[in-house]
Amino acid sequence: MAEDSILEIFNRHVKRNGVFKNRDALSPHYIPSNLPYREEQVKELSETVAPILSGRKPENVFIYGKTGTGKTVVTRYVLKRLGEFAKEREIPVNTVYINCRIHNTRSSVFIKIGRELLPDDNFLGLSTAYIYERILGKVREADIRLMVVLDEIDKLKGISETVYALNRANDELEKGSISIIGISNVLTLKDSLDPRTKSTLCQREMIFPPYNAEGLRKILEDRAKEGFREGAVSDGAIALAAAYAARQSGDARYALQLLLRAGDIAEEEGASAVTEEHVEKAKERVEEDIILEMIEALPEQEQILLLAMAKLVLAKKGQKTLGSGEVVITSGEAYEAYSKLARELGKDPVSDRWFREYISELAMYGILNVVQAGKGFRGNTRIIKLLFSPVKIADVLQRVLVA
DNA sequence: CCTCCACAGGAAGCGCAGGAGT
DNA sequence: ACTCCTGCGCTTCCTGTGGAGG
Repeated sequence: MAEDSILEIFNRHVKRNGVFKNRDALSPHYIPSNLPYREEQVKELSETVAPILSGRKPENVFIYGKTGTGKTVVTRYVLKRLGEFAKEREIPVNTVYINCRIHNTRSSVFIKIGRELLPDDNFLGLSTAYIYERILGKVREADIRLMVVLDEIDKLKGISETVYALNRANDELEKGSISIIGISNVLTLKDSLDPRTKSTLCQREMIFPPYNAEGLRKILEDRAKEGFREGAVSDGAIALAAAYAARQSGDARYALQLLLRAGDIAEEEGASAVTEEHVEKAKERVEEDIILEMIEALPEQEQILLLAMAKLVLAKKGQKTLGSGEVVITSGEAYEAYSKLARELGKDPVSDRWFREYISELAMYGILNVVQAGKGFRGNTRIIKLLFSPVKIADVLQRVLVA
């Protein structure tokens, strides 16, 4: 790496004459000031939660729709507005947003609520029942109307117990209330709930349809206005990103990511505006992002396997000073590397038989490629290839597995 | 040509967690 | 609250395959 190229990178960031004005506006966590093509849903959810302002307990809501249909952003938007409204008029409304992928047990949900309501208390190591009582005590004492959002509720272990406990609180409270908003993209979740939980959680239901290309375009236009500098993104680029995302089952998150990455690429190239070409290039990077995200969510053993593979590929590449590229890894070598790494990490490696099952699974996901070795190798030996940059895979997994 | 090797993948069984039934 | 059952992740054991090496 030449000194000059480093300077060039740093300089680009100093100049800050890039295409972005506010890059965060393209992030999936950003809550925009208006939500095109979701006016109906905003209205319906507002109607549902509004009774809280006159002291009545809102119905519980169950929201579902595919990824990138605006479930989370609509919910956060409405609750944000609700909170602001209530604060101005000094109505004791509290909202707690919980992502169940992170807080995936009943106790961790309660701890999260407890922390929100009683920020000075330390809830670690206390029993769930105690935390529950503390929450109830606070709600009663301050006459709080609490709204709990359980996002990705399908990831929550013990949905029934959690929902039941939160809902039961209302019977024990003479003042204050607790309502639940459940969000999921698993369409079959409702059927797998027991009838009691189902009727509690689904007092009201909302379905979010996917966006069409037109809707996606409007979303991107709005966000581009906030996120990019004036004229730094062409109409063609937006239309193309919208079209790709529409094909991706109307996923707005995908559309935004595409535009964000296109912007990154434009800045890297020192371009003054984002073009269709940038979007084209961004597609690959976004797909890579998605794969890396998926790898992060994989079971630990499969992550160890992939990390071992990535390290092996890198080691072999370094060793092979002579060109000819082609790094070949047989399943035997892979298993050896994997079991060694697993032991280093203090984990028991699985048997070679099960290792082969992992390999086929990862091949099915499209992360690995497996082919018959043929000449030069014995019997049915297969050679395994990583389909993605070993550097990036190693990078991500090193971080995940150490923690 | 025969044996060995290095692996693929089927079959059976085991321990465990979670749900159904009582 | 208890047993019973079932599915899942995994190990153990096994047979099959096809080139390597004598």
